Amino acid sequence: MANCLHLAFGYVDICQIALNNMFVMVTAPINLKKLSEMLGLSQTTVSRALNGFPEVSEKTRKRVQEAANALNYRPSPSAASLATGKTRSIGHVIPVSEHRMINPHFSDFLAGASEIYAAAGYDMLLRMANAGEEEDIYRDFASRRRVDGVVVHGPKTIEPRIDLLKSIDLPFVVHGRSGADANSYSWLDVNNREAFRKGTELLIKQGHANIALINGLESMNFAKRRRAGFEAALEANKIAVDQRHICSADMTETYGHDATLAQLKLSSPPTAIMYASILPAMGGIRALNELGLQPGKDIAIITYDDELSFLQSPDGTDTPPFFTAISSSIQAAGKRVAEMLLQQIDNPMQNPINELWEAEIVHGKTTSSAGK
Amino acid sequence: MANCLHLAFGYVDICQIALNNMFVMVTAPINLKKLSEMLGLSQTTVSRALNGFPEVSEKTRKRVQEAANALNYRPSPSAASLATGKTRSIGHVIPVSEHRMINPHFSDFLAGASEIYAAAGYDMLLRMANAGEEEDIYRDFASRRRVDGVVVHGPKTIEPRIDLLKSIDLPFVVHGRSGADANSYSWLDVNNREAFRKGTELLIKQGHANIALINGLESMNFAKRRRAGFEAALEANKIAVDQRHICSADMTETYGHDATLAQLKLSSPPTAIMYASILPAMGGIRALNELGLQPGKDIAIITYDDELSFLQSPDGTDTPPFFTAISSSIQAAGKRVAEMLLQQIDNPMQNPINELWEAEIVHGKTTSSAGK
DNA sequence: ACACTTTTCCAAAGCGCTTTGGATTTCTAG
DNA sequence: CTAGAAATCCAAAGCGCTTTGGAAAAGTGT
Repeated sequence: MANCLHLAFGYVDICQIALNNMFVMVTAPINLKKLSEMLGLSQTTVSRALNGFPEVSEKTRKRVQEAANALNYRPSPSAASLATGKTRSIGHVIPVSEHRMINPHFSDFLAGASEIYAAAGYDMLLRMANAGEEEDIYRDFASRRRVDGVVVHGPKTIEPRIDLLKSIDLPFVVHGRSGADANSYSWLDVNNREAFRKGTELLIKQGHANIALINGLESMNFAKRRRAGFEAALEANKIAVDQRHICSADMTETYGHDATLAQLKLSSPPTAIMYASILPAMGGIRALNELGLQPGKDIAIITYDDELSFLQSPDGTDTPPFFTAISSSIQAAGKRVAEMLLQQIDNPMQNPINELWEAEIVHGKTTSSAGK
Repeated sequence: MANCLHLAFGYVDICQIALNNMFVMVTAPINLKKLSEMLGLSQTTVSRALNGFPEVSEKTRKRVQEAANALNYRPSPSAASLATGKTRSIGHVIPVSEHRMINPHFSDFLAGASEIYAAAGYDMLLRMANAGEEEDIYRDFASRRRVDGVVVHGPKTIEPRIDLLKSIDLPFVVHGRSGADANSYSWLDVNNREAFRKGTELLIKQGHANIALINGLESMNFAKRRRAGFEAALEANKIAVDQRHICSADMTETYGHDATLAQLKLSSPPTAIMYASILPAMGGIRALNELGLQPGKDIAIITYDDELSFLQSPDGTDTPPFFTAISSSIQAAGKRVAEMLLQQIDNPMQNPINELWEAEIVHGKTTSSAGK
């Protein structure tokens, strides 16, 4: 390897060992001290060269970087963290709902976020939290100085975590939002109210007057907003809201199935149903089939769609989507939230960022094409 | 708070501030030095008291612990890590397949693992890796000494990661297994071959002779074993294996749908189908419905089931399962793998642990009850 | 040649913990 | 009462990095 030639004298042997991929077994891991000794420079200079400080000439910087690469030197994160007070890692606390259910959309969100962290040299710390544990975990993160910031997932309608994080001064970004003073912190949310208003409006335009809403858990802020949008559309069209046609629970496939059956057994069954997620919507389809009803013909279906990766068509396939959906990419949301958080960590004095994304309607086979 | 009374003299004020939950805003975070000064003990003694060393009397240990609690003292992980060389964190590298798809079963696996780590005082580090990136990430973890061990997810039929981890001496446990010398490292796997043999056998007993297998990606070790079990059952019953009835891809809902349609359009359509995961199975059901076929009557369906939380019935609900499935809890697997890894980290000289779990057949509505 | 600025580099202090190698005190037995 | 053992505690070194406050070397204009 050409790099070896640039190294200081007398260390070619170690370098050669490194070339055989054997050096980990032979030598202790290389550290700043050794590296600087080999280069005949001080630790200060090597550290500065590697961290891009201006006080070191380009010539030496290059020499240092090549040596560091050749020897596979990586600064110890614990040591760096101890010295700087920064951990270069971000905490994600994923809520596990009462029935030990983990919403699968988190994995896609995390995939998006992870990409940003990796590019910025940050690590991602994950904790699953049972109901009520979240606050303790944030407190733990803070008092151990374990992370530089956290992402708040699944804000409830009343969300003590936000106040807690403000008070312990730990940078955070909320995926979703909660509370009246939502401009006092950074968040990224989908315009759930408008999304469900639009979707309901579409169904009404197609002639439906008896529409059910199979919603998520209404202790969650997003679910409450979705119901509000749903009801607003009905009211705007002078359709009375019938609470028997609204239900709310963890968004599982089974829930969608059972709730759909229940709806269709009512004395005045709905002619259209809105689902809060594609999973209950799939359960709904299963229920329809059991009853011999055909979605898009006998009954209209619209679902909110997070564009979960395991429910997508493979690339290149151009088959039209099955569900008519109100859609927004959760992976993209993960990316953006991560960016916002890193930005806020770099510049703590900046004003909070609020982003409200509009979901898009995608026409599929589960609604008639009228009014499209 | 009574604890305050046990503290050394002159610090009651700080203690009272702590009681108001205000101390974070007033004082710098407490560290060993301050804590030991307050107690009138050396740092050594306080550290030992907190870490359960025998050289300190129970009386002082108690005094120290109470003070630490009252002041919400947590040792800095970076400092501890620097001093001990241990990070008390575990890395998980989740593969993202070519089409940017993340298998949703990972979130349940991680939920299981996270519980174990939390109980043991470990943190979980997560990275999503595009195809081919995994090895670099492990190398990065190792050279930065970022984690004490890693879990290997989704081993391929040929798995360079295992050799890599052995050579860089980073403790690991594989979820699944790969390679000929599988007893040279720790793994936990489901007996996929036997599971699919059993499932296929059941279908054959029910009179099916033309069975399709809608498998996962066969570059993955588990998928290859499943096919082997499937073929073994056919051969044992003198049924020729027809490659046209076997297909393989990322386990998405859409894949299940499309592959099922394709199977049923063949000149000799199968009378039973085995699915590698509940997601493609759901897609399959959707396809059957489009064709007006009823699962369990017109065609038999068996699927492998990871018991994903978002596809489970809510607690207490006693509705019989929809799918006839070969089932094993992935959340339980996550727990056990985490336990095995921590055990191995604590005791590096112990022999590798290998656990092969048998999946259970659960009878649902998608097969006839004959042969049950 | 000089005095000045700019560039390039360094010694040493510290981040907060663990751990080694005693020192001191208390307990036990003769 | 005293020597030895046991229990209890401590000072200081060190983990690997960043960063402060210069010092030395190189460049610049007169």
